[in-house]
Amino acid sequence: MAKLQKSIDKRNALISATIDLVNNNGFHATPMSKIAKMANVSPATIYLYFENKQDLVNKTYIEVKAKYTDYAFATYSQDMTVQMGFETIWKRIADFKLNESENALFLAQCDNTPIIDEPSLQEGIKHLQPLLDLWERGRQEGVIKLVSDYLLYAYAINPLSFLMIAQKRGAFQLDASQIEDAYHSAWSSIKTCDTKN
Amino acid sequence: MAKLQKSIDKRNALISATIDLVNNNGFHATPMSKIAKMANVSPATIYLYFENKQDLVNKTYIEVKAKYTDYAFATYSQDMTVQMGFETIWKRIADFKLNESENALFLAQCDNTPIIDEPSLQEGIKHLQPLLDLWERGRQEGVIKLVSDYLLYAYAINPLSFLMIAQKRGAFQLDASQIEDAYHSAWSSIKTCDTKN
DNA sequence: ATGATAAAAATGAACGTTCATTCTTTTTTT
DNA sequence: AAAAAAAGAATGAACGTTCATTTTTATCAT
Repeated sequence: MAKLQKSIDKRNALISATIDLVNNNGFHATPMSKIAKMANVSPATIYLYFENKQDLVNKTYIEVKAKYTDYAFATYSQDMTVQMGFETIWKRIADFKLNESENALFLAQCDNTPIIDEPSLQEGIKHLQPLLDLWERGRQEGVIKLVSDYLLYAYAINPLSFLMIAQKRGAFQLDASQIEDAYHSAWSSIKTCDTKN
Repeated sequence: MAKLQKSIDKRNALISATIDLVNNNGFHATPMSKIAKMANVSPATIYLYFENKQDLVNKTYIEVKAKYTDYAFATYSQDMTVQMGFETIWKRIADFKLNESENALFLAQCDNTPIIDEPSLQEGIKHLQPLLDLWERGRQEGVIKLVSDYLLYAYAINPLSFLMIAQKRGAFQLDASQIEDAYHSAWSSIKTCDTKN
């Protein structure tokens, strides 16, 4: 147990050093030597935990993405109404993007650049399924617009990424009432027109 | 004239090679030697046009951003109503993101990573002013919600970036009626509740 | 329990490569 | 014939990765 515990600590240190450095310097200015230094480890040690740099960043992406979706669905259950389920998930996602901003920023960077390889991107998408299932149920109930998941995500969820980045850059600050307002915009943009609320 | 003309051609070739390579390989995998090769130029020649690699990518960003805003405002005039003005600008932006997708993709990558330095980012933002002015007018007329420019941009414009990237990845395809639908979502999310339409 | 020993984990230094940039020379333009 | 532009080869630094060695941990006969 002691051995395994120690290994996991090092692995975690490497992953969070990767997130930190890629967020602040970009992937192009994040050498293995700096990652090692920040994780208090020798460069050679990285290769005991990961195959190479690409593998390190792929695995980091997958872990952060899993953390994101776990967080998003933590308070959601399938027997909620569509509207209630959406509100539950949306607000958790907002929480994550605005409070766990280091993780969220890393994901934004990966999702907008070719630094993660295609298999790992696919792996990361899988965990979003509960939201897609909820939307499908909403469409069948006539509560959610009959448009593709991509459009729904673009309107309802993606604006939060932009706001997270703006906030991180110090451009402005989201308060609770703005978040409430943002939620209503999100819901309005995906519900059918004649739905109450 | 001939000399200047030739120079501008080379400069343009370098800038479009940069866009192409950064889009497809990422900044970290875009060496000067490849940029030179794609532009049919010696590596040393790049340094006659740009100070260094950072300068090349900064200048590329600023040029593409200017092209983006020029395109966005080309058919807009200040004497339009707020709603008409917004529709005009929004649809031009949608055109740009979906048709000029190489340029749009490059901007998305720059806006979500630390590859561009702060002064160049600021320079790029300036050209968006007409849209911000329109929104300010809309707020005063009671047509646009009393929320910050960041929120308006997040709801109304940013979703197009997500859709552009999804489309580029081949995940799905936007048709004309979906764009119309997206426009109505955008307008709904920023207009005041009691505005007609 | 203890100490010898084998296995695993970790390290710092070293390797070969690639990179951004510069230098010297050649070509093109004026 | 002078000046400007462009080129290819060269340079030194930095990078990802591996190697040879040391340190730590686990095993187990006594």
